[in-house]
Amino acid sequence: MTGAIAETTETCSEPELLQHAGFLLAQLGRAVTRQYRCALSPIGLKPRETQALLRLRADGAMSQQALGAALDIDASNLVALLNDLEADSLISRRRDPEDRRRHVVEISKRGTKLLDEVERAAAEVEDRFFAALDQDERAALQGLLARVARSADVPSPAEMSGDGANC
Amino acid sequence: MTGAIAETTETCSEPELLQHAGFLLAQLGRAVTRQYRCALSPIGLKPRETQALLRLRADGAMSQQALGAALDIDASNLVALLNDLEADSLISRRRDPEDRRRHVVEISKRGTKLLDEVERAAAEVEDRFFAALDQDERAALQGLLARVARSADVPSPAEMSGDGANC
DNA sequence: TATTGTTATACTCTATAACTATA
DNA sequence: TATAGTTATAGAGTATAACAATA
Repeated sequence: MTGAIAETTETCSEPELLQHAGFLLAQLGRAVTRQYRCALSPIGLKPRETQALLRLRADGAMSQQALGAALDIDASNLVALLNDLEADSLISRRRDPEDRRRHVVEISKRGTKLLDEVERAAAEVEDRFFAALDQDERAALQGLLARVARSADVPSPAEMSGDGANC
Repeated sequence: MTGAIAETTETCSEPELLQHAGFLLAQLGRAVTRQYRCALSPIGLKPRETQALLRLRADGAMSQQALGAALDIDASNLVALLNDLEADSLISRRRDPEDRRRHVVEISKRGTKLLDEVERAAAEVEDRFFAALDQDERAALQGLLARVARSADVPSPAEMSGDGANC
């Protein structure tokens, strides 16, 4: 805390550090998604499709349920998304022999290859979007966000069942 | 490829620090927006409406154009949003006598009072959402995000006009 | 009966273009 | 002519419930 933040009231202090961190997060998330959509459209991918491919490459084959949980996308919405990716031969779906209800989703060679192109486009977007931060600061930001993500994607098993407040 | 994924690409290093910071940002932004929507619905506000009120309280009266730029929302979409807020007497619109094309938007007393309730609900959401971070880390995250926001909401005056790539 | 994937549907959010009134 | 606000519309994202196949 050098010269930045002096007074520390409940939430905000400076007029510049505008508002709630959550609203800031929401706003920037929308903004960067828009940038991604623009940069990825020549490749033929949407942001969510790209996220799905990246996840499948990173973590390997998994069920649709697991993929949906990882991407924080509802299982019903995942179906159409994977249909499109499968139609372009970027992923494959096959029945899990151990539990025939499950579809094992896997990224294809074509999908993996396409991700090289994606990496370049995404890196350009991010270099522009995070231009205000140096390399260390970006790493710090990513680390903080990753920790939030890891704690948040446990969507409280108690709250999901039906305790009191739903949503 | 046993279990841990040992290969290290350009950006990430740890297997845990999964992917691009931008995609992480996009995903968390969606997640926190969902939480806000749930927490604010009993109050009768949507996340974007809440953001508009918070901004108007923080920065005072301004034109719709200025508000739209601050919220990163298109002027055409702002109209219906403000119509709803005005119907509930949470904001007021009046012509700017100096330039009668402009509407000066201002938060009302009722709107300001409602924000007290909002603050409590939002604080609860954020305490839960950022539970993995301590107070200093939250401040650091907010500071980093605020800097990105300040640099990003200058949406490149050259790119907007019509250089080459639009979007 | 519970779970996985699927389908259908409605609702919100976003993006775009055309219109008006003012400048 | 250019700008501020408005309107209308199409598209993308999201949430919900109901269903079939399998456990």
